[in-house]
Amino acid sequence: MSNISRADSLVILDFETTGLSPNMGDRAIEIGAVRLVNGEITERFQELMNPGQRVSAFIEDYTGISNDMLVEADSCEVVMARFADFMGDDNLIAHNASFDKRFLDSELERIGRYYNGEFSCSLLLSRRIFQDAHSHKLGELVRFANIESSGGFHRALYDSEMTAKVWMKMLEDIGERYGVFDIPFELIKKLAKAPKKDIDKLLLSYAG
DNA sequence: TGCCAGGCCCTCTTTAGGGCCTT
Repeated sequence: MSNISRADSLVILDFETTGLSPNMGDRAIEIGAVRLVNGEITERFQELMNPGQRVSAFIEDYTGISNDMLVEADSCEVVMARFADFMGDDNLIAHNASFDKRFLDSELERIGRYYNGEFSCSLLLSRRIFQDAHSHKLGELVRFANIESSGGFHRALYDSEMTAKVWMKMLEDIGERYGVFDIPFELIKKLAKAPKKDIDKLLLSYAG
C-alpha cells in the first residue's frame, strides 16, 4: 500500500477500549475502520479482540460489548496484525485522534508493527470548520451536519463510518465556502492546528 | 496511602485552572 498523501484516500478508524489510557493498562477491545477514496467508502474493517482482561460493567453498558463476546474473539495481537495489513501506510483520521493514536501505537508496539501514515483529527478540524456547532461530540456533529443516523454509536465500525461522513461534510463545506476542492493532507494538518482566526486566511490562500 | 489520561482550548491567562472530547 503506497502512502497517498491526499485527503481523498484515507483510513478513518475508531477503537473501543477497556478504558481511557493504555499507560494505565487499558487495552483495545474492538477496531473499526473505513477506507475513503475519492469521497467514497471503498473498504470496511471491524473486529472484536480479546484483551486478556475482563471489561467493566460501565464499558459493557457503554459499548454493548460484553465479556462473553470478547471471550470468543481473537487476541489483540492477532487482530491488530490483520488491521495493520488493512491500513497499510494510508493517512489516518479519528475523532479525537490523540485518543485513538495512543491505543494504535500501544497495540502495534506490542506486536512489533509500525505505520508510516500521518494522523489528523476530525474533532480538531470540526472545531474550526463547524464553529457554530454547540458541541463537537461525534453524535452532536452528525446531527449538526444533518447526516442520517440509526443511532448505533459506540461501536467501532459505526463510529468510524459516522466520522467519515462528518469528515466529508466538512470538506464539502470548505468547498462551498472557500472554493477549495482539492485539499492535500498537508493542508488538513495545518487547518487542524491553526488558530481559529487564521482559518479564513489559510483557506483563501488555497482558493483559486 | 491514595490516587490514577492526555491533548486541546478558552480565559477572570502566561508563575493557572477548568471544560471538552475520547473509552
